[in-house]
Amino acid sequence: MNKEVNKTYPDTSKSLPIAMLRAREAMMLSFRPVLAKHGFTEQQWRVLRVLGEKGDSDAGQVAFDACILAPSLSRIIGKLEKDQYISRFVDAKDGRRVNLSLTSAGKEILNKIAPDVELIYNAIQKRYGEEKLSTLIDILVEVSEWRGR
Amino acid sequence: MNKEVNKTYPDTSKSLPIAMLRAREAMMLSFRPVLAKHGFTEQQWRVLRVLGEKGDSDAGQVAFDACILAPSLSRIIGKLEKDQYISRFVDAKDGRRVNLSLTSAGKEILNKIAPDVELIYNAIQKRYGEEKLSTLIDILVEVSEWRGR
DNA sequence: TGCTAATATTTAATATGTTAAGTTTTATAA
DNA sequence: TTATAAAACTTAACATATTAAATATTAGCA
Repeated sequence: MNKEVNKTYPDTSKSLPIAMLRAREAMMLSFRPVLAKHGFTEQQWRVLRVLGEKGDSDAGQVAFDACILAPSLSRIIGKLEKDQYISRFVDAKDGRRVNLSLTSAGKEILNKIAPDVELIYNAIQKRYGEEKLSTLIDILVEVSEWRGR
Repeated sequence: MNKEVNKTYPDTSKSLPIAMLRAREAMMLSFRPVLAKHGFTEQQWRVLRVLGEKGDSDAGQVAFDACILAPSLSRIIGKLEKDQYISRFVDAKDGRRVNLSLTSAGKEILNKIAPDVELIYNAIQKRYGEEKLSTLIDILVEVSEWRGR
């Protein structure tokens, strides 16, 4: 009952942002329960993973790597620090910077959860094929460089 | 100072969920200011667009189309209704369902903003090429069907 | 050196995401 | 028909997203 309008606006099924949201959501439906079982949110997990992968980093770097905005990261690391998974200390050479580091408890939980996460990755890869997924990631990385008109 | 750990966990740069997040974020950095200029958030805009595209729909359908969870949608339509961009009424045949409809003010604002959004889409398409982007969307749609493990 | 701009992070305020629980209405089966 | 389950929303509670403003520190330059 609005047929004229249908042609007037872009078809959301062709909207890149929505398509990425949908695809991401489909995957997270598998990942989230695994993380939740251990009491972590998706974002908290990203922070732990990034620190495990890159080692000690300042907050800005972690924010970039985990794709989390600074204000969100501030709260997240506040909680992770309270729960003793990471430690936070001001940089000696630059008092503005805050360095983050996994505690041994942080490394332990990372080791404990990572295999479960891997299982899901592997299932996805088996389902869609390594080639298709790496094509996907390649294009995504390219598009990530978009910096506006 | 954590080199051993570096090889132990998957490289986040190869993580599909993070790659999608990054790519999406790169685009939204262009889109958001346009929407903000008119006082809309990304999600509010998705609701308006979906209603413009599909015409009157019940809340569940809009939630699916706009990729927004029901509890979030409840709040969003509450605000859009208060601001008179949509109207909400209980379905006559099924008292559980809530039907949503764009008001004339909603249609107007949609017509006003859509061209600005289109400009950005076009710039992205020009930059990366239609073919690459449609490949991207195709794979994303495929992955969106993941319901697995 | 001293002033001002730029950085890195945090705080604040509002909006949305996520899960669980609550409400109302409809569908089903004994 | 009626008790019960299922469906569609809404509410609640806590976590994150987004933008703007505040803090603290460093960098640059007159």
